Amino acid sequence: MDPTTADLQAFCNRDAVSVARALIGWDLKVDGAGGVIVETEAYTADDPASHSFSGMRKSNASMWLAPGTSYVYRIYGLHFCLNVVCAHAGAVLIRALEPRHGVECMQDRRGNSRLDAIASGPGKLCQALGIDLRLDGCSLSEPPFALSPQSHEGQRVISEVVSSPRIGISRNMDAPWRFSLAGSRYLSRKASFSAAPGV
DNA sequence: GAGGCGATTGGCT
DNA sequence: GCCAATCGCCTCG
Repeated sequence: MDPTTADLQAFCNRDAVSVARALIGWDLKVDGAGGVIVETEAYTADDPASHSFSGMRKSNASMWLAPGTSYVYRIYGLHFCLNVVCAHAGAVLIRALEPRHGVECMQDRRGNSRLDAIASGPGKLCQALGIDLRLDGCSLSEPPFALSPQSHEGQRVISEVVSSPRIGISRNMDAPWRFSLAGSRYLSRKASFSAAPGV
């Protein structure tokens, strides 16, 4: 069962670090294509690496919308990244998915890339799911988005969520706010260490 | 108004 | 491992 908008808003209305850890194992779809979230990163408003750190701009205004809203931005002029808005202008970057739904469609968009490379990185993930700036500032609990905890499916052992430093940033580089599903083949990179404070 | 750079990716050495 | 692609926005003058 998919959470209502109110449910999702309540779930996301916490600090981004908690939400980033909790989203591992959730199912994300855009127009029916998607899969299980296996890698996230947290960005809080008092974090120098966060886009919200230096205040609201036209391009990051979605970070101040309701928790559970999408924040999509363009990076390096050519790729897009998808975030989930959390409390207090925090956000969770969705970095990698394990493909489950609409795999052929995602492969088409990605140029028939290998299964474990369809969405193994924030830019690849957006390309595979057809996400661009038109989907900035939308509710993640309403079409075309669908975001829900993976119900049953039997075996999804919440085996191990591990944390490590975030990737690609130049400020606050030590904060271990990248979360990933231990041992997944679908990550953008292997976790560099397995310590997961608070997990 | 010019210059620099980024929460990335893919191709080449 | 190194580097180009590509562009909106920030910083400085």
